[in-house]
Amino acid sequence: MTGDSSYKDKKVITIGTVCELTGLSERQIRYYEERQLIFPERSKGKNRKYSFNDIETLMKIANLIEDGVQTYEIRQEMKREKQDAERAAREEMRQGQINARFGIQNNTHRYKR
Amino acid sequence: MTGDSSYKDKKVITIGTVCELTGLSERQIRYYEERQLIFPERSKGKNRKYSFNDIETLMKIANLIEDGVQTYEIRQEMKREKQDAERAAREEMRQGQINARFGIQNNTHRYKR
DNA sequence: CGTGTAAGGAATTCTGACACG
DNA sequence: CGTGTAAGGAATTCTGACACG
Repeated sequence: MTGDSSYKDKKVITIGTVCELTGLSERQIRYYEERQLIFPERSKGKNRKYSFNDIETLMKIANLIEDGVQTYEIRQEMKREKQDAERAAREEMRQGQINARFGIQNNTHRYKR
Repeated sequence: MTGDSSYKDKKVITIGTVCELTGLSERQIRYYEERQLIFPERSKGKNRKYSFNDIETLMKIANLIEDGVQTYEIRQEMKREKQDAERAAREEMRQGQINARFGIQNNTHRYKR
């Protein structure tokens, strides 16, 4: 529930395919990387690899740019979102530990008195 | 429920990446295509594009080949599986139509008498 | 600031074929 | 039958830079 781990995050798509999927030019995609909005991986041959998640991010970026939002602002916004997500993750984790102790007790550690 | 439509079936991965993901050689992957075991799409430049689903199929194929199963037999088996799936889909569809008529009735079409 | 483009090189992929077994 | 390989070409991708605005 907290981490797809599935296909969505696997960096396997080359830039040409990303162009087709997003309608953006290579130049644009590379520029958004330069501005720290996306973070493709690199294969041996130095080729960029993107995930489906990256593609979704790119579509959002494209919309914002069209609306006149600057890359710097987009970056700030994304940073904020990431922090919120982390906060939520930490909170969930904390709840999980509380449940482990009180909620879903396991009977194996009872003192025999 | 009957058709992911999601990332798993999108043909976006180039053969080099498929090699990395499956551990197979380009030669092997192309040969399995020649034997009609997988069906990549082609991009403008004639480059093959595979889906995550194709990759899973390739892993299964690799195992079977290792076990000495011939491509022809694998093909027969896959054909059979596909037909089973289609049969199941038809059956589900039929049930859906029955439900539409009797199960989940909508009240909008009552005669006023 | 965001994007287009020409430039030259490097890595990727393609096809058809010969080889072994 | 399944796979490796050398061959030559075509398409892809990369980087750094100049340009416009």
